[in-house]
Amino acid sequence: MEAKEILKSHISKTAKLTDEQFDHFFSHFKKKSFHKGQAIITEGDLVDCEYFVISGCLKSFFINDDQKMFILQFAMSTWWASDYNALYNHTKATINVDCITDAEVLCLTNDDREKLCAELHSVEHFFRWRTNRGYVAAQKRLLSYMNNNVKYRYEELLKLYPELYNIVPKNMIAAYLGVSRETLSRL
Amino acid sequence: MEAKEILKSHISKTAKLTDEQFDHFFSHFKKKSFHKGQAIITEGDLVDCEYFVISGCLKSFFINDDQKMFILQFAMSTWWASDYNALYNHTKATINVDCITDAEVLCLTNDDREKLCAELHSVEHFFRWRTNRGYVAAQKRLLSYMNNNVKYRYEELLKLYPELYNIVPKNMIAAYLGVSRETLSRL
DNA sequence: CTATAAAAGTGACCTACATCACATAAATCA
DNA sequence: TGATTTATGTGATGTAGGTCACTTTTATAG
Repeated sequence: MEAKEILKSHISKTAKLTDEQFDHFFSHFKKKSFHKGQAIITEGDLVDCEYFVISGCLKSFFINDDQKMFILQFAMSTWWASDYNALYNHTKATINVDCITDAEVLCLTNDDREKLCAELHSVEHFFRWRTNRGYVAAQKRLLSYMNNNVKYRYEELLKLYPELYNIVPKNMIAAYLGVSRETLSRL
Repeated sequence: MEAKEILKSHISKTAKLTDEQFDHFFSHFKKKSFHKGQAIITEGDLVDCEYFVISGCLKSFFINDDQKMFILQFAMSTWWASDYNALYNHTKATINVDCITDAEVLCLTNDDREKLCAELHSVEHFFRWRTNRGYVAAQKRLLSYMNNNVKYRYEELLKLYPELYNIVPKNMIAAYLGVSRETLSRL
């Protein structure tokens, strides 16, 4: 399936768009390909796009003063990623996004998203729904972090996204769980 | 300022509504008053409303198997609260909402919100924007939780919401920070 | 196919925070 | 206003997970 089909199938689950409307919507996305390890957003950048993943796997992450990495999100096919704080508030990136594997993405600028949301009520509906899901997921993750130990959270993650086990190195899983790689290695 | 004014001022920061549109919007809200300690949503309930706080302070929280409380959110004037997972997915509440002080709220049902979003593009825009902000805040909180120790998070919280210090007992602040009240007491 | 780097495992020791137990102070209620 | 919760403080002790140091295994590049 190619990029256009993947996006169409993704959005049609939430918003009803005619073919013409979808074509208009799609025309604002720009396809880009990246290699494993390549940076998409680097701390300090001005962020003007969000990224819809077609293939491969991205991560969004924060690096603290001690150079320790914390992963906010893995993004596989049909997931969206960006530094949303920077994107929404037109500030410089504090979050990085890069490629865990070779990846293809569709880029959408903030301005184009806002333009499309204003033009098409269905598009606004789609983006509201998308963030609603993200918000609920973020709250669940926070609760799980406060309530459960590392072992439980690790098992929960692999149950939810078994594909990560093969694709993502353990030090990154550890950085997602907020634990040292040594502790994760000891299960 | 009364309820209608507070809501109007709140929404007008994000969405342009004519007076007629706002009146229509407002007509779907139902005002309710609660006393300190009173429950608004209890685990197991079917959740059909979200709550816009006019006055007072609510908390949304989770109780784990060991009866330990974790606070997801405090909600003061112009904040919204509910069990959004249950509300959006029509499932039973796993999150509780109750009153830290006497409180006045405006209730909006999920069905009415969806109806209003479909009727008025500006309303859909408002709710998209609201969740965007919530999502970014939730990610920041998760990052802070993973990256910073209790003392730092406590100071950060009080810097952001100094009013909580007087209104909210320390055991609840501790439950928000995900730390024992004893540890918080020792600063 | 070898050289280099990145990922992963493991022991020894450290520390932030938890838990339990009890004391004190401040609300709330009857 | 006195009685009973509810909130807060503090000591003693336990533990999950962190850090550092080193080894082994698996990728990647030249």
